Amino acid sequence: MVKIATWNVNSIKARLPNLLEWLPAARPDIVLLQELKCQDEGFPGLEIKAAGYAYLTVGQKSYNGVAVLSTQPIVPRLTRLPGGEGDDHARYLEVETHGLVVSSIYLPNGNPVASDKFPYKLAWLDRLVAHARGLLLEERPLVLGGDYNVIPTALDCYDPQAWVGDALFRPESRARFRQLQALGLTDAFRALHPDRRAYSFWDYQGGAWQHDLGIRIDHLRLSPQAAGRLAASGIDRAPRGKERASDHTPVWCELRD
DNA sequence: ATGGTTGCCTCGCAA
Repeated sequence: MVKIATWNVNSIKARLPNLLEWLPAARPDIVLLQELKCQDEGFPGLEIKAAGYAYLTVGQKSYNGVAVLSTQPIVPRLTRLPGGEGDDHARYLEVETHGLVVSSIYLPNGNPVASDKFPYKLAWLDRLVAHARGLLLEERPLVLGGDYNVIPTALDCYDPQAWVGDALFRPESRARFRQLQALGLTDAFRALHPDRRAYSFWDYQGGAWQHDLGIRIDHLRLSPQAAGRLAASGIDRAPRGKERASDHTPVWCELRD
């Protein structure tokens, strides 16, 4: 069995104690991290290695930044999502490890909708759909995981009315997200829990965590070759309740050997 | 109710 988790840590430096506490408790084989908020040289590699993980990072000063941790060696494939001329954001890392093709994705937030950030998000989603189409042709077990910054349906949101008009819930964002499903990429959480209301993000503001006012925006999408091996999936709420927590919590799945 | 909170490493921006 191989356990894969994705976690937007909202600064790897601020979250290192939480991460080092969570790794031996959750025992994931592969971890996809987002929002490192540091350059590669600032990544706490010694501590991660001491915890038993190889790692690859795509860092950026102050913003964005993604990484893959693995208990087995990691072979890099891509450090940028193809198709974005001049897009220098650190939002995509594609590797091979544990016999899987795995990507750590930090999709643009897209707010405010009236700014150029929203078309950037939609273009990024279009690029992801196009790239996924090519990846699926490899007919290999594949996991596209990360912070998609998309609320797929009303079930994934404490109050859909509160999110109408937001870039995370706009029809344009959700339509593009659904194209991944249509291509044959399975949502690892929703596939096994079709009716469950569960969230992966709670805003720092307004006591959102205390009132469970969350949204599900962190997703693991599986190719047919990976989905056929899906044994379990879930969302680990415990890290969100810790001191100095990220506003996101880990989402995970297990694939049979 | 344009508030509220967190992180970065500049005195605002992104989320």
